[in-house]
Amino acid sequence: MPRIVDKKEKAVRIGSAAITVFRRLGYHRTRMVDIAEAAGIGKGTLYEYFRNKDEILRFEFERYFAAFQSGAAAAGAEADSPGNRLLSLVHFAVEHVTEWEDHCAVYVDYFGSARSDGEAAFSLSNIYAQIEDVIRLVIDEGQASGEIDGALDPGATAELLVSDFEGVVLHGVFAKRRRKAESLRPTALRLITNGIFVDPLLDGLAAKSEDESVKGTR
Amino acid sequence: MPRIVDKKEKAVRIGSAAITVFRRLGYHRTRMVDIAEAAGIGKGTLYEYFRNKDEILRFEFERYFAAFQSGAAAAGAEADSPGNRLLSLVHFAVEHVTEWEDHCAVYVDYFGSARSDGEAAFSLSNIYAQIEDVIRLVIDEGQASGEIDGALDPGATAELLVSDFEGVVLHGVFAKRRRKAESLRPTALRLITNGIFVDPLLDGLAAKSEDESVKGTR
Amino acid sequence: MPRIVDKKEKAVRIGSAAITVFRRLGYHRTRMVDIAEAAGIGKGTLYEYFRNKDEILRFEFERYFAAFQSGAAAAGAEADSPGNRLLSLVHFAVEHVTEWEDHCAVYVDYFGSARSDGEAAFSLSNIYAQIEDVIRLVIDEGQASGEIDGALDPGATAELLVSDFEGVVLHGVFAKRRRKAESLRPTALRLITNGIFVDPLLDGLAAKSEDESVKGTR
Amino acid sequence: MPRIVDKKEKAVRIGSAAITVFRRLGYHRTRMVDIAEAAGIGKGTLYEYFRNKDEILRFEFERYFAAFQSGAAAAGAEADSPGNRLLSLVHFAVEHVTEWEDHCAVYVDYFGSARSDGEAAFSLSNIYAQIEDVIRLVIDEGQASGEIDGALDPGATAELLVSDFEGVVLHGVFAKRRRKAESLRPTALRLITNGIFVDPLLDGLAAKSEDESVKGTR
DNA sequence: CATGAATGAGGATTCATTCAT
DNA sequence: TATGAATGAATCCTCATTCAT
Repeated sequence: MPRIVDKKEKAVRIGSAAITVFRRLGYHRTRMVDIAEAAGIGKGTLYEYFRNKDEILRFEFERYFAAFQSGAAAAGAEADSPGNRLLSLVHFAVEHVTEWEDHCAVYVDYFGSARSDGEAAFSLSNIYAQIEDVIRLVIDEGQASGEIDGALDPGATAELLVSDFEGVVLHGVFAKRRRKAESLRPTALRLITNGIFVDPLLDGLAAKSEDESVKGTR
Repeated sequence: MPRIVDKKEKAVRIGSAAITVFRRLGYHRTRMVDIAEAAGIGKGTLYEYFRNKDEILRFEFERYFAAFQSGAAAAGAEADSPGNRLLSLVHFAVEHVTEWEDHCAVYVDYFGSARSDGEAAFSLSNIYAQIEDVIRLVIDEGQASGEIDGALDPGATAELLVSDFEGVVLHGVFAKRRRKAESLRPTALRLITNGIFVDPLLDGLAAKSEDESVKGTR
Repeated sequence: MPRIVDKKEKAVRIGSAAITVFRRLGYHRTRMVDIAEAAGIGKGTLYEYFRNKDEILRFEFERYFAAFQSGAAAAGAEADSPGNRLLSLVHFAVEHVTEWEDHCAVYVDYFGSARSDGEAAFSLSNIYAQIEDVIRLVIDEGQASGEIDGALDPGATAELLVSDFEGVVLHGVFAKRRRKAESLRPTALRLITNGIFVDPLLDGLAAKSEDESVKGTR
Repeated sequence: MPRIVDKKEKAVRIGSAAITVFRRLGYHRTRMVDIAEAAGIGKGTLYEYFRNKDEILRFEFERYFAAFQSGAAAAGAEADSPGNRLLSLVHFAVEHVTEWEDHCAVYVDYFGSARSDGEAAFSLSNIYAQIEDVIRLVIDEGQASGEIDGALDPGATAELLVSDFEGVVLHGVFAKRRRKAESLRPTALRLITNGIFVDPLLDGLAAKSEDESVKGTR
């Protein structure tokens, strides 16, 4: 009888190694040998566990996504008010992204360009859409309970929050961030809760922006 | 003499065509033939105008960056107060990104993975660092003039604003955006200026978050 | 303007070279480099003319088949009686096979094992079926005119004639033939026309064979 | 001692399974795993019984050949006259081929392309040469006894008979035969014994054919 | 003995780049 | 200057064979 191997466990080990290399070299520039070497196995062995390069990424994406889903559910469940739920979700997101940082960077690389096979379940679109839907519900509730500014459009706000979050994540990928992510947190929270300006000069500003945009659109 | 002009003009034509294809297929999946076809020229002719594939992108990036710089300068100049300068810059950024949408998407793809040749001038890091510096100065001025919340860390706020902006841009790349970018603007402004919550419950929340994060860090 | 090349003509040159190599090494053992070298071109150039190895063989098979069809049509047309038409076709077949000897050998190799993609037009089955149909018609006519033994089953006879012919061809592939193909011709004709035995002891023999076969089937 | 018997018996079981797969997929397209699966054993176990893929085929070929030789000897022995011996051999050949059909098909595939290692004992050439020699002797005797047309060249006739036989066999491989092999037998015998034409118009036809061939050779 | 996990040699194919015309 | 024919380096993937258990 040959050596017994936990196939799933080894696939995870290979997948993790692959993500590390993807992060360093970029998905396209990574050769199968690079992955094999990083995983400490032979080139051919890779194919015992994955059909091809894409399959490796897909496998890891599923692990990442599953972890996100269960984590988000837990985060949502433990809060006692809509406002706190929102903050709790933001917290979880930050932690998740910190823990899976290499993954996030790799997905930017991978999903950055249009995929030919628009497989719905396998894309960042999908994950972001889900998050947005959750956030939007929380905002709805927060507005009903009076915690959240009723003047905000819930859908747009949800999209913006997710986008913002995404931006913070990606910023770490593109721009070598100068500050620790943690050190951004207080400022982030104050921005989200209070806004940037001391006085709500909003109406005037908004009006100005409308004029501009009219001009801008030609 | 007129030859030179022609050369430059044709290079731009080829470069634009290339960006379009990059956007559609992704940088790595795009073949030189694809670019040649899109530009309506022969494969060999490409090499009369560019040394190689990378060079094409580099050329376009420079055009993109130059447009950004001059535009940002103009936007900054026309405002009368720090607060308005900030909003004016945000406005310009949104318009620029709208106009150069394909470019932005392509750069996500291209710079998404670490470049081996860390050529400083040729990266999103660079452009973002510059923007951050400008924003930071404006915030400093705004806090001095009392328009902007003095409790905010200027550096962190600048980084967050740029990140947020980046997020909105990229969100359009990854997640098929469900809303028009324009329709997001009023909400975005209100969020930036007022924050999400009705009452500044900040301190309690921030405290909570600190506790959490302590727990979270283990 | 680059060198102008007659694509079709060069494809034929490459195809011919390929057939030569296939004959020598066998289809499966032949590497693309072998073909390229035989054709005096670079490995990559092959792919300017053919999508893959299979495509090369397919291309040559079509040339071979087309030549066969037009030749057979001409051979059939020039004869004045069914009997002569039969002999004329046999003649043509022998000549064709002599001229395209390498091709024949290669097709035995290639079609010898079941093809997964049962593409009708691309198989020896197809060509043999066509020949059989032609032969069968000639035999029908020959029996009607009294030239050919009316006791023979036309379909079976056609199949046997084609099989026999095929056998002679293949014999040259498997068994290094000891005799020149030409030297076989008189004997072949005498066999076809007269049979092997002096007296038509047929009935007795046939009877015996029936008994045997009954025994044989158990 | 009993071990040895087991070994041989299991090798036969594996070999048979291999032939079945070879027939279905072709020798080259068949992977060792395919054989192992078909034999219901592990991949590694194959190598306990055979050194490599080639060895499996070689082993089966030897079984096939041995069966042919002993069968042919028996068939030749039981006949009472040269003519009957000839027919008896033909009978045996047909039965043998029917029984070993998969083998025959596989050998066409395998020997179809020239083998690099011209190992004499391991080729269809060899087996066919032996058969031809036997047939030739029988024809010699048949001509001496007056049963067989003395005008036929014994060597050429033997080669043609073997070729014909081969053709009938192979026809079943290449062209999906439309008729049962059994149903061909009466026609085959009549053709061999009587020829195709009613009248022995041989001389005229042969003459014509000579002319043609002269023309044909240029 | 039996097995299947591991492996790397080998081969098909792609594509950026060169260069003759 | 413009072109596309030619090319081989580079890479993915397959599969016969080995070998630890």
